Amino acid sequence: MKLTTKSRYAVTAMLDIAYHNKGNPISLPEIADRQNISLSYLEQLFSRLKKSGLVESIKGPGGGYMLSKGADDIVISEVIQAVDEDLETTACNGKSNCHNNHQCISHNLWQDLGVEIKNFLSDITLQQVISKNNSDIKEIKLSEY
Amino acid sequence: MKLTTKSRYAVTAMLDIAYHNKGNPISLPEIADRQNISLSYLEQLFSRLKKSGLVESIKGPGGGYMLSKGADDIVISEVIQAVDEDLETTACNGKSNCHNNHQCISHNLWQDLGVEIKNFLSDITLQQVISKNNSDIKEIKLSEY
DNA sequence: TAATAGTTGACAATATTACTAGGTTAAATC
DNA sequence: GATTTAACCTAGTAATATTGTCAACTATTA
Repeated sequence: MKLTTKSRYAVTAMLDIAYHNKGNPISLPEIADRQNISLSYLEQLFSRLKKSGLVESIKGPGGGYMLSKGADDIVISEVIQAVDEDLETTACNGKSNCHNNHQCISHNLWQDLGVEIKNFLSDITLQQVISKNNSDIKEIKLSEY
Repeated sequence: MKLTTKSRYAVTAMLDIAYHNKGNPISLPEIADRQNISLSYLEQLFSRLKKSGLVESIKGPGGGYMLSKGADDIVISEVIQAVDEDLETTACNGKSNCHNNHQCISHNLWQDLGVEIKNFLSDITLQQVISKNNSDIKEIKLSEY
């Protein structure tokens, strides 16, 4: 799992929608303004988010984007995966003929690391992040670590 | 903590040295060949690794790079930090005036995530990765998760 | 001492990715 | 129906990542 500003923008935007959602769609210009992200960039990100089925769109005035599932049903990892293709986790590309090959000693580390990060991010829903002072996340952290 | 291919290259190269080290320095062309990383790029990465004090270099024939500490004394996170500057973890840049501001709801998530990843990577040494079939890492994983 | 194998550093060149700008289309309101 | 608002699409530019080249400089070896 690759972690860049792109991932963060996508998550931030999704959080913004979840946070401000009151049944009505949220427009990208709104998000762009609130979160200080370029509108064009947001459009590209949301193109992917839509393709991945995470959001639905309504055109025209009053339109915008809505989460296609509940905020407690969308985890951070799927948002990131929607906009950022996976990082090749190993030099060998994860090929199975790489077992115990000294040319690919980092295979396991990156594999494991990827799994760890993904696990961490798969345990956190948009709703949990939004919940005041993030007590939910703190709980996760304390119990898991 | 930003995670990109660059980070992986650096870690992979360090692991290669640790793995092949028998008291003698390891040359970059060797690593480039074994790990399929461009020599030029390796040179740039090792320039940083040296500046950070993680490796020492020996010039001339038979020269190359050596770890400046034991492989069990170098953790993955410091390798990554040496080559990759930190990712801004939040849109607000972590400024303290951002508390409970709805414009920066993702603040805590990214902060926490960064800490988690760093913790994970700070618990793993080069030596642990190299140890056959990574039993050490598995142990860490099981106990922590 | 000459030749060689290696590091080191400075650039330039290319490739890939991040980000921006502008136009087109769809729906709503006036 | 004209205007507005917003999604959508197609580029372009800017920034990084990656590779390539060349010229010192250093130690080894013959």
